[in-house]
Amino acid sequence: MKIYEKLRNELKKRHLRITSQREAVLSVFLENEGEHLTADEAYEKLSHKNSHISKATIYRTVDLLREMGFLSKVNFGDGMERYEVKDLNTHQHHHLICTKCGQVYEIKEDLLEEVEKLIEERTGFKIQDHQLNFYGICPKCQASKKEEKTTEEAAQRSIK
Amino acid sequence: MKIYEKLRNELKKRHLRITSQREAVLSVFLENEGEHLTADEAYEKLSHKNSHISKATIYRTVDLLREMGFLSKVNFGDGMERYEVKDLNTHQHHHLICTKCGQVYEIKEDLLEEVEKLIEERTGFKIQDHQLNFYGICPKCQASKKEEKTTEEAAQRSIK
DNA sequence: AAACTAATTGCAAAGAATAGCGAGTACGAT
DNA sequence: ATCGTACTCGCTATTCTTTGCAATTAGTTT
Repeated sequence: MKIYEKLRNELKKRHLRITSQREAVLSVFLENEGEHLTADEAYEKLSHKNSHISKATIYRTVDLLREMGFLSKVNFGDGMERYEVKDLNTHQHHHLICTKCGQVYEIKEDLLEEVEKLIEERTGFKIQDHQLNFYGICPKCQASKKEEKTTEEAAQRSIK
Repeated sequence: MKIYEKLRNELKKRHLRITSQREAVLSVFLENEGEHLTADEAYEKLSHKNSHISKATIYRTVDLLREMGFLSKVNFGDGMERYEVKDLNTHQHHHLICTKCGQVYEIKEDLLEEVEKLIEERTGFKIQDHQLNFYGICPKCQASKKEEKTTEEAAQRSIK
């Protein structure tokens, strides 16, 4: 089933409405898969294209899409909430974040299935999801240790 | 070595200054160990006690304390940055967050040492830290499934 | 202990993110 | 096709967090 069709079904199921704004917001994330956009970045991308959608609506919509399972919220510690398309077919994946340059790498394997089971047994929680971030220095920044990377991008994305 | 002494040493090492504000902010977190205060909550606690310290200073100071390793930043997906005392003696620990009532449980074991090693070998990253959150339904909320918990606290803390 | 230098603070302003509200609109019922 | 309900949008106001700047203060030097 196509994803927009899925969106419509999911909205109907919840007695919510199918609007152009909701489809447009989802489309931005689909067109930028692999990136981790903030609500604000999504707003910018939409402004450059077709529609003008207010920021308030973007914020509300990304949160709705998350609630419906189309997006996941990720937080890399840079002070902004980011969202990525949740690929329903693949395993959960994790992020590896360079604290020097801000670059984000993906780790495809889940690796936590056993840990999760263990915790469920021990605590009685019913686990629905997890988020795992690793922070460290990427190979590039290890190599250029001394030359103080301070490009604007690096400064912007540096991890607090 | 006592922790305030440690703070002073660390500040000296960095040619930063020992101020009453910095000690006061650290003290709030020490007095509320086990909780996960936001900068704003720390501000409130300080206001109720002795000193009036401006919010800007609190925000700057928690970030400095994090940078120096006294606090860790944790994010439970409720839209606020929280901080907790980093116990230098114990292992890394994780959080188990109920998406219904917002209650946060701690998981003491690290459980990720092997995973971390594996990733370092595979990617060349030098890993410094990680953060792992599990989201699920706590035993209490599983029991009271139908009765729609909507107390103010639950609403406030509910996870987006 | 007085003077000097640079870090730190608090204020106020700027920037994010969220919430409230009236106008507009989707969509089921007529 | 039209009507009516209540969901949704965009605007504005509010809240939370960060930044710029001038005044103050810690800590070193003389």
